[in-house]
Amino acid sequence: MPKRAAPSRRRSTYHHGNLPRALVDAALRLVETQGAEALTLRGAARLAGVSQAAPYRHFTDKQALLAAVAEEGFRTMTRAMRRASAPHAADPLGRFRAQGLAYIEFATAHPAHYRVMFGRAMADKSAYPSLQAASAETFGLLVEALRDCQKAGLVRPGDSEELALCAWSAVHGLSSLAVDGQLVQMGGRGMDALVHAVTSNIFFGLGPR
Amino acid sequence: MPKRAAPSRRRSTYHHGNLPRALVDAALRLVETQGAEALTLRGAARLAGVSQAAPYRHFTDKQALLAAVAEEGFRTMTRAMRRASAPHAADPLGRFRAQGLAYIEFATAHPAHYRVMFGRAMADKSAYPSLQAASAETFGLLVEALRDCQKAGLVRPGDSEELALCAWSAVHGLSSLAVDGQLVQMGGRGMDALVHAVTSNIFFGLGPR
DNA sequence: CATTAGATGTTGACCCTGTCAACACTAAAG
DNA sequence: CTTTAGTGTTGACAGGGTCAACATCTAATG
Repeated sequence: MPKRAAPSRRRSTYHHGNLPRALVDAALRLVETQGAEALTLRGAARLAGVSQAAPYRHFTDKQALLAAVAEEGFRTMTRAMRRASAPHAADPLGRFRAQGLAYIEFATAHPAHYRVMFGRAMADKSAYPSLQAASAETFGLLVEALRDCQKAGLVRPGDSEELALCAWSAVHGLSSLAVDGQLVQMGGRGMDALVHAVTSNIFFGLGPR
Repeated sequence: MPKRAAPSRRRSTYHHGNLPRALVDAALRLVETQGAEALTLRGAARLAGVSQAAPYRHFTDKQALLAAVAEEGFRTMTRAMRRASAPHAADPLGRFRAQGLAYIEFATAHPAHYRVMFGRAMADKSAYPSLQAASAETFGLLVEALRDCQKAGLVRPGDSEELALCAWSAVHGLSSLAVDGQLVQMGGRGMDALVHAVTSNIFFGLGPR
């Protein structure tokens, strides 16, 4: 008989076994399937098969659970960006671009999760150091890749972080617009075309020639 | 004695006079002073001096009130962009840039309002045609200015809307990052420097030369 | 001008949510 | 085996969105 095993359906033991994990999973499931607003502490508890107040033993409040979900998002995203850029080991520009594409792809594939990560609720990450670290790592990837581009003479010299921010803004802006449904005004144009336009423009700019 | 005058402090008449207007004003005040999450239908009603259920005579639900607030935001923003670009009548590039700056300035000056305008809640504008129109007008300004730049040979030829989107993404991305507090990782750099970097990059790109 | 239908505001209620205090059960340390 | 800290439960409170039933007013109709 399993004493403290995986978070199964109905708990036979009084203790859950791994409630924090189960709550984050449940929260993520709710976010992904019904949107970030649908995430409710009670709902997550329900999904995890515990009472409404149980989450408070592991998360000081709803925001703390949100932060855990956001952190997981950053880690997943970072992993995806790493995976996408791996094939371009010898090509800094290719790597940089692949990371940007992976970023946008994550956003459009997991819009609700993306919103949790970048939304207002997570504005002040100071209370969640590991979340802060995870988000910093994601941005760090971009900065690193951009620095390599500069070394190879593929990107103009200058403050790497500032230049990375320029790219990040464009990529994040497009992702946000897409995720928040602001691109209807772009008519029939497919997302792929828009992604291509924006990412290309990061390098070439709007100017002539 | 005033029968149906301006929305004054305490209503002496049974009818309010102009409750929809008063509710939008109240809602906007709540959003600006305490953030979008603090906007409550009951709170707005309280501020307007009516009962909790009164708003339902004018707005089908909370989202409809939000939509009105968002619409007002788009109109204000459009006005600001127009005002900012007016001095550059003869200089398309200056006009385009001034609009972008006004956009960012609105966002940073009214973060909560900005979030209402572009947040998830307003993703589906199809139910609010006038909101859709207001937001389309804002984007239209950018497209128009960019088209003028193209005519003057200041921006490379191509699909104007697509190119405008490139600029919009960058500007919106920076605004969103700022508004959602994601720029702490940019260290001490002042917002002005970041704005300059991003808007310049829209034209020149990251590439060398 | 009196009547009356429709618009507008109010009350009271329902259910849901975040959160807490008081209590119960369990596992591990002594 | 007992103690104790950790973990889960129950019950409650305040606040929010929303609705139905009711009250009041305005304006158009006759």
